[in-house]
Amino acid sequence: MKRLDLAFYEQPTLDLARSLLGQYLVRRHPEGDIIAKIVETEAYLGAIDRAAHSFGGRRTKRTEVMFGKPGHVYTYQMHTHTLLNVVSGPVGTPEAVLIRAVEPIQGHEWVAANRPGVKRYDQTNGPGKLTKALGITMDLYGHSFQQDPLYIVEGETEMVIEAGPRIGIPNTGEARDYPYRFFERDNPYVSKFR
DNA sequence: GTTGGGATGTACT
DNA sequence: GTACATCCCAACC
Repeated sequence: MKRLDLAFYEQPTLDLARSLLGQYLVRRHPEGDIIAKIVETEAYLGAIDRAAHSFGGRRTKRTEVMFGKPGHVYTYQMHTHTLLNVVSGPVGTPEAVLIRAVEPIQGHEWVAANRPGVKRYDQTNGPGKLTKALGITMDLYGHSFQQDPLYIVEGETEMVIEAGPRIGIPNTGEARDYPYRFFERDNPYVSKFR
């Protein structure tokens, strides 16, 4: 399996959000890797996007990695959960793609171990759920998506993609309705609401 | 040093 | 449908 190269991550953010669908996220695990297909993403267009953490060029310890090179990990904490993003845009342009849902392809036993008592489709059909299922924590903040223990390889490209408004960002003016959410049609691992 | 808020998930009624 | 867990971190003393 071929790891995605830098040129892939250098695409415009909306293109990257679409292109990431179908690719395989690989999480190294001591007893066998977890491989999961990306089936839902959301684009956050940095300085011009009121819904983005980096809106207005806001540069803090939390958003710092978004200002760096594309293809790196932006993790942040949401209440009791960690959310996983792919940094995009050139250096100085704080954009990112949130990974909202994945479909486990390999390593189901380790996914199940990380999500005890949770039924199959509920294991990874949400941004906080998938990070728990794959054992992704704040430790990976700033990590490269081209290296162990978390990287992305070429997966599937033949899929039907739909777009719609992003989830969970009320009170952000017209940015609330931008169709920056992308997902694979009819995939049962896509988070359901709206 | 302290306060408050959030790109969520789960349990409960 | 509502409640709340419990964490990073920004903003302000």
